[in-house]
Amino acid sequence: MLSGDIPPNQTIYIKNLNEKVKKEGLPSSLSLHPSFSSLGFFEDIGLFVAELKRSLYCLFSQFGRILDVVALKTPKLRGQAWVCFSEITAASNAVRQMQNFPFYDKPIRIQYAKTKSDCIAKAEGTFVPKEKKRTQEDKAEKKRRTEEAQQAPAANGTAAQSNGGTAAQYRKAGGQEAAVAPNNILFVQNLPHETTNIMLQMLFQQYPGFKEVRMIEAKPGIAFVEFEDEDQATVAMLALEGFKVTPQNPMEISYAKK
DNA sequence: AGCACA
Repeated sequence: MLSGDIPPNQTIYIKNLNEKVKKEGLPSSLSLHPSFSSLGFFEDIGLFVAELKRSLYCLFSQFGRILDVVALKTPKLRGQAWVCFSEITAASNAVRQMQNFPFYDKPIRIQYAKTKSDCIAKAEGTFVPKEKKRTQEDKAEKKRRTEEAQQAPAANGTAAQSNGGTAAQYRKAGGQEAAVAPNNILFVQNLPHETTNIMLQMLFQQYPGFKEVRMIEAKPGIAFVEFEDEDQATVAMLALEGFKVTPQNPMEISYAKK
């Protein structure tokens, strides 16, 4: 059966994620390049949960503001993830448009989540911690109904604050928080100031459609990387998002604003 | 296939 039997939810449930993803090894000639070794360039390129979450964040930001990304590596939950949006419409668009999107070589399957995410409940002020959930179930239900009228206005304010905070975890330092449409130009942040144009070329040119790297003298730490088209830019973004130029400098990649 | 919130 299709996912049609699950009612719309702000959170999407993603499955069929590649469970044994390792980031592409870089050409071995790169590791001999003196300018890289000084920066600890090849720290660790395995795809850990944090990187998976960052990749999902990058990929799904185009649909709207993301409040949280949940991914666990436990046997029962690996290969799955949840992406919580601030708007149901964003989730709906993501479910439709990203169905079967090839993500790390596997087509992802997307449905609405079956239940409300904790981050949403917290924003609404209806969150009940795990242990208390069973015993307080019906009690909380009544309480919710009676408080609904008064809580509603306050809950909006809480949600707005919480949105900013959570998004900031993923995209700090004034990056884009709302939807940023896919673009053939990528915006790269959090680079060490010593990063050169050549270094970035060597990283990005391994992906098809690469055109050029642009850096701005007056603005160290960022770069623009242009590809032939959006799809090729997306592949490179997902492959290199979180790549540690130094241990302190995981690359933060998003689509450039148009 | 698998619906959690470390």
